[in-house]
Amino acid sequence: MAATRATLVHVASLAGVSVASASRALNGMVASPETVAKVRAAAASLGYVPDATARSLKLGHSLQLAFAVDDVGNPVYVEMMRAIETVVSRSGYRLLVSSTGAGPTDAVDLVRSLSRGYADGLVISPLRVTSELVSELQRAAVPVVVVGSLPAEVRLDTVQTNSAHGVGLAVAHLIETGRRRIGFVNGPLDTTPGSARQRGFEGAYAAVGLQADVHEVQQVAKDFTVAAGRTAALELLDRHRAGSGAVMLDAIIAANDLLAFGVIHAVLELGLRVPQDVAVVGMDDTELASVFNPGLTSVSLGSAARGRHAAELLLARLTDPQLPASRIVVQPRLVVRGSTDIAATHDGSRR
Amino acid sequence: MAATRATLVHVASLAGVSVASASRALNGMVASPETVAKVRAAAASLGYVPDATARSLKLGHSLQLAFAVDDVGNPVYVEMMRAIETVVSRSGYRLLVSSTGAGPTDAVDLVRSLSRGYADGLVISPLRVTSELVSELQRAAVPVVVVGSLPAEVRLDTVQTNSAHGVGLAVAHLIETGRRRIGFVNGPLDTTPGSARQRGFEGAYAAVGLQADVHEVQQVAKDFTVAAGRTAALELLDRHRAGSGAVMLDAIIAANDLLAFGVIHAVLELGLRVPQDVAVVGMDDTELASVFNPGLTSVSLGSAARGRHAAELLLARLTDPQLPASRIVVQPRLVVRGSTDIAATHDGSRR
DNA sequence: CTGTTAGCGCCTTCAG
DNA sequence: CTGAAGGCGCTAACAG
Repeated sequence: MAATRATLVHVASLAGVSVASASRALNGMVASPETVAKVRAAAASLGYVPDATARSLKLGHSLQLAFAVDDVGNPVYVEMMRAIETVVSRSGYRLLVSSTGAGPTDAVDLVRSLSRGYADGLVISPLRVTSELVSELQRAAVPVVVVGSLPAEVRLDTVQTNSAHGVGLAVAHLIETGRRRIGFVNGPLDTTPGSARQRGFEGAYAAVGLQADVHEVQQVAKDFTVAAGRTAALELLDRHRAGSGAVMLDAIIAANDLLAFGVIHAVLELGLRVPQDVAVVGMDDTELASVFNPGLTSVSLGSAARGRHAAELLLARLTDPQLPASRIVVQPRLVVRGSTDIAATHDGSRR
Repeated sequence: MAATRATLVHVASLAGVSVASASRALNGMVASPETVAKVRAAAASLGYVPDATARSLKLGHSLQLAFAVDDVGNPVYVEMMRAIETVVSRSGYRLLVSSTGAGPTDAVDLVRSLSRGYADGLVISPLRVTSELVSELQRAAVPVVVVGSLPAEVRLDTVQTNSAHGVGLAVAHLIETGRRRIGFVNGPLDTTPGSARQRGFEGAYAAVGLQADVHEVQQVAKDFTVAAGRTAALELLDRHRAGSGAVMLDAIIAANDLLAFGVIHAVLELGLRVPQDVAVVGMDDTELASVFNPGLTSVSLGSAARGRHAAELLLARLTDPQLPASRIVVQPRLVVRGSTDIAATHDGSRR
């Protein structure tokens, strides 16, 4: 219908007032009741929608915040996003989510364009932290909070978790429950989580004094997805098949829950049982972990808590840009379910 | 560093040229090599980032498109989003995702603010279609494509699926495999998918001439989540317990995969087997369906295809606003896995 | 090739 | 309480 979108000028002229009065009437500033009525009527009949671009150019802010993530397909980011949304919406901000897909150039690109005008602030959780990305984040025209690790010298608000320690919790749990031949399916090593978890695994492996060559029991998946987890697990298990010289694994730790689901699938495909033949531990403790069959033992990295902290940090900096950069660390926590403990199947509710 | 963000005027004056030249140099328009060099250097030393707001106010477009969903937590929307992203990024657009369900942000509200300035176009997949939303969509200042059903008289580009027929496929499959006491766990009936699937279920139920009262075998979950599916299934199965007068169910159809995962969880909790005691069918055929244990038989509603079509429709309308409104229908397709067919467990059914 | 000028649509002093 | 005018930062005509 509206062949040409109506502007405030049109509304004002149709209402027979000046644009200033129209603006005031629409925004609830001082104006006589009859002016308000006329302007409202004119706006309605024209289907007037204020131009957000012009508005924020004038006002200097957009009341929008952005959350940039490499893979929205990962439930962990959904949980984080929900937490962020909850916090920022309380302060009147709208949250925009932007998936940068893969590739560090995309993230840089995104930060550059998003960081001036479209959003008043940014929470970013990058899989890969390149020096280019870091310098882009530092020069961003709006406040940025990073969820994840950054080089120590970078002075930016960050929220992180100790995922290396998280892997340690998983190893300790498996050792306690009698496993000794523990494999590890990781995500790409050039990602921040991938490298941290590798450090954690190798550290824990050495600490408990396991026999096998630590490199023999690791397998790197091509990304952090279910399909990649399945493929990696099949390769890893194949290397450890009876008769291949290496010992069969009795447990596998996956770098996140999606990989773990793929791992379980692979184990079952091979006709092995979980947890009796191979125990499996995931990381992130996403919602599906408790519903999967068997329930997935997982290391919670507090994704909701990290999201909440990140949002609060961003809001704080928005109100006071002079604040010193802060770093919040959320500690991991192990949640035991059926994939490592047969008695825990179905949360013990089986009768 | 940049206490006060640099603007083009600053860059120009530092480079000793006019703002026009600075703009041209930065945007790759005609300019002498030395001007380009001076401007580039000035911009770099000032950490200049162009203001996207001003830019799009001037240009009249933002090169951004938006995708609005009620629940990003649902994997079906993630698949849709990926498909949309793939298409629009090829045309140089960036995709912004906005979740309207998580917070108090209303879909109407979102459309209003997003539809003018922040994005050049919008793909929306609303769970509930109110008349207010429809009129808002019609008056939106930018092209809108709706994924889902709309009142017939509304002239808007839409992409939909025949989910009622999809439920029919599920019922037919269960009948074929010998089930006769089929239950249905639906989502809220005031949602578009909920009402369509209910129609589909009742129609199919009548068509195959099942005995029981169709209302007796239905249960409405409070939303489309795993937890709600579990709760609803427990209630439904409780009503059909041996000795309660009603017959025990031998199959349950869930209105989407998340509900189905909850249903399976509930069935197993009760000590029943899937599919031997109770077969379960989901809808959407999300990625996790093939990995779940047992594999989830699911009705594919072509979410990726719908996303792709929606994006293409939007791009087409962007280049030619005069196009007549089109309606694309994607047909459902049944994918059989272990949750209804014991022989299909862990076979090659994963794509 | 470069500088000057005129807005994009809106909000907000500043007079009346 | 209202109208006129200036300008947010940028780009696209126009002259030079």
